[in-house]
Parts: sequence; structure tokens; C-alpha cells
Amino acid sequence: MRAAMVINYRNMLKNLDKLLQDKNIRPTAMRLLALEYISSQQTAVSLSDLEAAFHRADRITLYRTLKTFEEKGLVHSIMDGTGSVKYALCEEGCECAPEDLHVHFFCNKCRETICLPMLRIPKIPLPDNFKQEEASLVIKGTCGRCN
Amino acid sequence: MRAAMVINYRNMLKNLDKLLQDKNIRPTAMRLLALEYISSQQTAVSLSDLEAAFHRADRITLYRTLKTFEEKGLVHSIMDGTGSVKYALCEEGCECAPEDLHVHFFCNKCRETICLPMLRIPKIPLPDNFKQEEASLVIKGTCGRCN
DNA sequence: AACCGCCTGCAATTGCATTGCATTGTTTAG
DNA sequence: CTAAACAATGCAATGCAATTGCAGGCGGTT
Ligand SMILES: [Mn+2]
Ligand SMILES: [Mn+2]
Ligand SMILES: [Zn+2]
Ligand SMILES: [Zn+2]
Repeated sequence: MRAAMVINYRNMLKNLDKLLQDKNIRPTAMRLLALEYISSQQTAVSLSDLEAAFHRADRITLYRTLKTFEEKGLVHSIMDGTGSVKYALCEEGCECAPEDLHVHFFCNKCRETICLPMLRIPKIPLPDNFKQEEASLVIKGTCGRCN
Repeated sequence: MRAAMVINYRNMLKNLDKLLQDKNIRPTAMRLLALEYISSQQTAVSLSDLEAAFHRADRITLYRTLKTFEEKGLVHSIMDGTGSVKYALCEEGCECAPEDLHVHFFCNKCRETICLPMLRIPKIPLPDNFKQEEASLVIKGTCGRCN
């Protein structure tokens, strides 16, 4: 039992490692820990969340870790209107292109931000000469757990 | 001609005055000027915009003017992701209720934020137990003038 | 070992939003 | 009309998140 857990943990680390490698991110200790934390969360993560989870780590390093993850397409950022940016893992095969765009939900009760990857942002028929490049749809209300 | 202009200006002031009165906002000089400025713009206005337009006015007063306008339902605020909040006049009869929600467009070239009142935010079928209260859809790209 | 580039930690700064408080202006009760 | 009550303004200070600069550390390469 104990041995199996160790093996599973090793496998997990190996998986996280691979996730980073695939996106050309060098797998440092801090990055592995941060990625593990983000992966383990059901909801999007803010810099402050990360900071709270690793109170021994430097806030700026965590900040740059998130920036790197975002730049390399490992996570995407969500501006949910709370004033602090949230981050969540990109889906498998996501290019962060307009087609990949999904809806985000912010719960006014638990104040968590949730990705809804199955809900794509509908195509909006823009006025003449307008060209869409990105889009962000944030719905606010009460989430399933809080209802 | 000159006289006509004066009369028109008086009429305009009277109109702005009425806009304020209708929303239970006391029509002070600053508020009339701010409202005139906001009305005259084709795009949404930030606090900094207002500040630049009235460099003799106090930033905080302008800030509170916008807050008051918003509270009373004269303008609505838009978080376009630039980090500074934009404000635009509410439409006639707008209750700022979910039904009133329209799409906003941010131009990456001219960096202006535009209300698209004819484009309503589509109803999204949320997962079980999720309740929608508000929604915000911001589309980014190139606007009609910049194309 | 010497080198290089990337990563990290700490300090400092920016930018925007927000609050406290004293003052001034406007409304209203007596 | 006057005084009290209330609202708006101006200025100072603060809060909070994001961002930058720089120096030291670490890992991989030759
Ligand atoms: Mn998401
Ligand atoms: Mn609008
Ligand atoms: Zn919730
Ligand atoms: Zn434009």
C-alpha cells in the first residue's frame, strides 16, 4: 500500500514533468509544485491562492511562474471582475485560439471561478468591418455547489 | 445664428439636467459637465479620460461622479480587461437587469471600448443547479474604424 | 573549471481604486 | 430669514494587485 502510493506519486510527478516539457517549460521544483497545486484544484487559482498554498515561496517567483505557464500555453488567465486574475489549466490540445474559448462562471457566494469547457462562447455577428480576435464571457451567479 | 446656438446649448443643458433629475441625481455643475462629456463620446469613458477632459477638476470628485452615475443607473461600467474601468450611458429605459445586457467590443488598435446595444448576450444553458445573475461578454479585435 | 543562460529572491515602483476628513455649498425645518 | 441638516467637493492618505530592476544562485555545456 505504502509502496503503491510512492509509485503513484512518482508517476504523477513524471506526468507533471511531461506536461511542462511538452510546453517547453523547464521543470524546476517550484514549477512542479505550482503545477501540481493548480492541477489539484477544481476551480481557477489566483496568485494569492498560490501564495497561501506555499507560504514559504516568494510571491514574485510564483507570479512569474504563472506568467510563464500562461505564455507557454499551459494555463489560461481569467479576468472574472474581482480585480485579481485567475489561472486554470488549458485543456488537452488547446491552442488558446478563438475556437478554444469557453465560458467562465464566477460564483457570488463561494467566490470561486470555474471553467466551463463544454460551453463554447457563441459566435456573435459583429457590425460591418469589425474583426474578432478574442472574446471573454464571464457569467456570474450561484454555482452548483452553493445552490 | 449665434442666438440659435445659445438656445440649443440651453436646451442641451436642460436635457442633461432632466437626465440627472430623472435618476434622482442632483445636477451640480461638475455632474452636468461630466454627463455632457460622456454623452458626447462615441466610446466608453475611463476616469483618466474624464480627468484629461477636465484637467482643472479633482480626480476624486470625477471618480465619485462616475460612481454616483453608476449607482443611480445613469451609466454602466465595463471591465474590458485593460485594468481601468470604462463607463458608458445606459440606454433609454435600461434597468441594468440581465435582459438589458449587451455585448462590448474592445479594439486592440485604437484601444477604445464600444457598446454594442443591438447585440444581446446569448442565453447560455448552464449546468444543473447553476443560477445566472449577471453576465459580461467582451469581444476583442479590430473595430470598424480601424479596419 | 569557466562560462552561459535561466531561475529565484528581495526591493522598489507603478497604476488604479478606495477611504477619511475637513470644508464648502445647498436644501429644508422652524 | 436663519440655523441646522444634508450633500458635494478637494486634498491627503491608503490599499491592493501587477510589474520591473537587479543581484545572486543553480544547472547544464564546453
Ligand atoms: Mn477556463
Ligand atoms: Mn455598454
Ligand atoms: Zn459557489
Ligand atoms: Zn479601433
